[in-house]
Amino acid sequence: MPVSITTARRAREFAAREELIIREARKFLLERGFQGWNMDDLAHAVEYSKGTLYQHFESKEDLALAVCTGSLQQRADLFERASNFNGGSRERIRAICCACCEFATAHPEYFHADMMLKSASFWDKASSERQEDHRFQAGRCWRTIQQIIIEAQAMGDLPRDRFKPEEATFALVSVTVGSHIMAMEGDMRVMAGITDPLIAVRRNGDLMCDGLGWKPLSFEADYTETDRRIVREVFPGATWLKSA
Amino acid sequence: MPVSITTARRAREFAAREELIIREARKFLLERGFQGWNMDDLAHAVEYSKGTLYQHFESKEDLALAVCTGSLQQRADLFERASNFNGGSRERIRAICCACCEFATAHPEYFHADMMLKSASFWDKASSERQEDHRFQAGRCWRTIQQIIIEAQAMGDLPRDRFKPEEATFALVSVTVGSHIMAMEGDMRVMAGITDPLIAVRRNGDLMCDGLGWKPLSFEADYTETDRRIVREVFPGATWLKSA
DNA sequence: GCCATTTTTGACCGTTGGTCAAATTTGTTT
DNA sequence: AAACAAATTTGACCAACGGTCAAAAATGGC
Repeated sequence: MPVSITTARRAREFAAREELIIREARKFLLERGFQGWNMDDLAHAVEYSKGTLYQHFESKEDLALAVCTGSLQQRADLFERASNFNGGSRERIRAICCACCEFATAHPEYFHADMMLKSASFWDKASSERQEDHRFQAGRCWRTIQQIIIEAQAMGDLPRDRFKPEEATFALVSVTVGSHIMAMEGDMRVMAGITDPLIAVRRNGDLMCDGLGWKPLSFEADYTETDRRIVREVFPGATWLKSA
Repeated sequence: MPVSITTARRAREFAAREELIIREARKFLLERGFQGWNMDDLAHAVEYSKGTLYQHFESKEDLALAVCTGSLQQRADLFERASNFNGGSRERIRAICCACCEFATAHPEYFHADMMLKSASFWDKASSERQEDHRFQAGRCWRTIQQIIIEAQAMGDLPRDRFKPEEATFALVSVTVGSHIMAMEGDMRVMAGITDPLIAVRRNGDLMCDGLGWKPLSFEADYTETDRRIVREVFPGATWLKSA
């Protein structure tokens, strides 16, 4: 069969099926963890044969990476939306912290899976295309924060002489990721006496911003109203903003 | 054979062999990741049969958890040593950050493995005794930081009215863990333009302490000399303190 | 040297990630 | 509509590996 008008339709169907597989695999990964399901189960669930799965993904790890990258893309999307919040630089970075809450709600186990994939034996089994995709989405998250920081420094909300923008970005990324991981850990919540893990995530972001000297400092201002605005304008339907 | 004088010796030999297995498994885990080796390889490496391995560990995951808990115990040991550093509260918390550097040097891949183990399908395959061990060591790390914070608040180095001690502990734990993870990630280092990841780990700890309002603030003091003292008195032979 | 008990062993089993030749479907030509 | 060729799908099959357990070996008391 030579190139024909059906080619485009075929490509569309192929892409749709790939979506379906990823969607179903995400459910499995979430509910049962990487070891808790096998490719035969998944083939049955999506109603295709195992061989067909392997036309899309070169290994189980490759598929898991695709699932993770999908989540990471959503994270980047949330970050970019948050970044467009109409407010001061400190309010915009607060919106990023809210995006982290939104993400943690939708993908509580994301970092567990991500860390697993990045350990040597997993990462190497994924295709280089999907590795590249993952790097790209990680880059989007990074740049969104970096941009806000550069603008904050330009506006004078954030000191310029104490650190380079990359250092501040690195600090914020570290604390947001670390907080997500810690907040989702049952034992940690018990020790920390945390009732609402997502409040703690935003709190940690605040503290780091304070440490960077990002004006106005959190204990000099009240962000309750800002939070309500962020939810209303950027994340309507969010469930993580407790108390009216 | 009734209870005899050989019992104690047997127990000692058993424990020694368990150490050997864990030591060898740690090498494998570090070099090849969880999927990169099998129980037959390991049996060969320790010069015992596979059946003998399963007298010590009820599954491969159980063994991996034992390896991780061993690392975590070392982390707790480092924390406790750091906590005894002879200095002000802020210097002692700096010593904890140095302990994190020491730990990151000795166990660069620790959190990758730890996250993997905590995902459902892995954790459930480990014995409850080893799960308990892991929780215990995590608790030691937590309490060490918590204690310094309580003392800092008592001494007036750290505000009492802005947060509860657990909140501060949670913030510091989050940032140290997050920084370790981020600092060990190749792509992240490239984006952040980080030449020495461990300097960034300490820097992030500093920024969080500043955010908590922990006196004396990092940009009001120079901790270069403190670092040198910490290395000399607590971590002799440390390789992560660059520049004289 | 013999026996009872404990300990060690590795052949064996079931599961599962991954492959590929055969079967099926699709689309074009006559 | 029949025949044909290209593309796609399939699931039986294979090898690798985690885990088991009956048999073998080692131990220690008599």
